[in-house]
Amino acid sequence: MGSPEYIKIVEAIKGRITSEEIKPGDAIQSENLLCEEFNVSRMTVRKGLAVLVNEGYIYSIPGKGNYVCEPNLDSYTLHFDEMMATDKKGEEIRLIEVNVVKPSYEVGFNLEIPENKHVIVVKRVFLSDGHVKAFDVKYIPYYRGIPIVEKEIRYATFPEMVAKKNSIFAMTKKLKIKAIAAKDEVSQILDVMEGDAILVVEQKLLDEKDHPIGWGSMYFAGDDSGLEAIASFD
Amino acid sequence: MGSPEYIKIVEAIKGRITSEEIKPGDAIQSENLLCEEFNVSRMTVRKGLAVLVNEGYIYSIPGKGNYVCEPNLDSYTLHFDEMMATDKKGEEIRLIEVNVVKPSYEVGFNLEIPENKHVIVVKRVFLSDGHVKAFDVKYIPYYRGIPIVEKEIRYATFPEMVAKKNSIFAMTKKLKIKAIAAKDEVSQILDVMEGDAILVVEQKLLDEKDHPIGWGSMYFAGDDSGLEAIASFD
DNA sequence: GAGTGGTCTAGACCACGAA
DNA sequence: TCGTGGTCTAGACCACTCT
Repeated sequence: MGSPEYIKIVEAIKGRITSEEIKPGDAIQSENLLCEEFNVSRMTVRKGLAVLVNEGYIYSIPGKGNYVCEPNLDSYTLHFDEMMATDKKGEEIRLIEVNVVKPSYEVGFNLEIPENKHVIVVKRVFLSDGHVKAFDVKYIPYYRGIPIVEKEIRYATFPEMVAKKNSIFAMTKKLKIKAIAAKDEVSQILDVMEGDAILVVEQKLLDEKDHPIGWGSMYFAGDDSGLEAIASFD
Repeated sequence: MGSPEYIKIVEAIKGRITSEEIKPGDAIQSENLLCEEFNVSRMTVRKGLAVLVNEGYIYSIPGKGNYVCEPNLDSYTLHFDEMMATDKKGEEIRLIEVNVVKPSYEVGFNLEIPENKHVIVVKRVFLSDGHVKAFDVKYIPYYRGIPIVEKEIRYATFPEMVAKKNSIFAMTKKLKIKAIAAKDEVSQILDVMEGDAILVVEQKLLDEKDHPIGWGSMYFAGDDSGLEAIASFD
């Protein structure tokens, strides 16, 4: 095998873990012993162990040793992005409202702003072959001088909408996923019966000080729309 | 500051990225220049860069340089686990069925097994102060000799149920999240009206060869139940 | 050929845990 | 006190890219 030494070490130890030769909570050999076993320097052993730490297989306690992790049974990676709803052909986004308004109680609460501070509201619908698939509503605190370029907003993801004011790198994002019964504006715009099951993805963006800089929801109609997530370590 | 040199390097470069001094796609100084700038050896610089690679800030191209990543706008970490539904007091899990049955078409399709091969079905309800909050149904291919210990199964997460046969470390897990209208068994067991909105988390477990080793769904009643996810890099 | 990142070595010193 | 992991150095050689 032409793979680097540290990769061989990673694979050897992974094998011992997945084959349950060593179990969660067990210590693995000390780094010096691994040096002897694989005939490499300590830095090479440590590089291999670093990979295993990153991938969630082991953790280390200074002064004691390296230990096999309890597997994370509950961690998943979810990809969500407003533009996911427009992958295929025959799909279209319509901007149905861009406005500066006073916040409702709910919006003010979630953006942590007083009632008299205005917010930008952006409402969009996502169509597939003429049928409404999703309805998206987003609120952003309004600052004087923000340019609202409709063309840019139409195809923007939520983080991109607020990126003018805040670096995308310094932003925290949170999702809440719920099922609700359609009513009022949501049922009208999605063109479904009141009471129909709707998947809601509520999104909140926070700046580096954990202050909200955006809040809103996307509503999906129909049993066929859904989200997918894949297990991940760490 | 008493922090290690490589952490100082990490923070310095992170600062240049979040302040947009260097932008996605830009190259950062070569490792040798960073050695001079921070007065450290190349291994120390590389250790810092490795951290930035792991955290999704930069990537490197051998023979060329290190570059700032386009930020991942759509990646979230979701924590899901059947036992999440039982955090608080006054909550209870009831095992309502454990059986060996022939698979329905849907179950056989998802587990990729023939009709004549049996499956174990596990049905549980999650109660909060006497009210049904969630209904969980899981299917596992049946192999002769599998012991079914009701006490263990009652409080087990799905990966734990199949862990007897397959190492938890060698398992892939996938989720699909949907909203459906309650009907039949789901509406009866959750004690809601037919047509009420239900959040469904469908789970599939795969072995190292991508063969299904478990499939099932958990149904959540009520607008208040939902899932949360937090943005993550990588 | 000069510069880049990727791998690796053989040492060193430190803070920490256990006996 | 001894072994452990955490940090760091000053070299080295390689494969690669660019000019």
